[in-house]
Amino acid sequence: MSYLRPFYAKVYAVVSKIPKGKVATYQQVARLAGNSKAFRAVGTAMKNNPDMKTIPCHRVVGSDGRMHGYSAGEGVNTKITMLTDEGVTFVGDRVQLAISQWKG
DNA sequence: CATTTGACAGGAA
DNA sequence: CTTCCTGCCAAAT
Repeated sequence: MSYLRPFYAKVYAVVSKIPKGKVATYQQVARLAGNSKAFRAVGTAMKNNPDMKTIPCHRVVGSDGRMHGYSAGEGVNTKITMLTDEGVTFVGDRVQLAISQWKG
């Protein structure tokens, strides 16, 4: 583990705690990380993702259950596939947050 | 210290 | 429903 920035470290910690079959929004992760308004930095942290083995960034989606990008595989395509395989309820390109959102 | 960037969110047209 | 603009934050340069 390399040296992580204060906020990033918290973000990675939170994301790594997201259970399988559930998803969290960038806003929620930001809130659990200590700053509900830092969802921007959260996205940046995901892109930086130092250890995608321990950081399920695919379980982090947008506020409307939609996703914006993914640094691995075929991008969003892989992201949706992985979530679906984990049991997350999808409707089109959108995740049913009402059912699959993680409760911190 | 100033500027730029980005996997966002919310609102307006 | 789609598209554009604004506000916000942390990190990098």
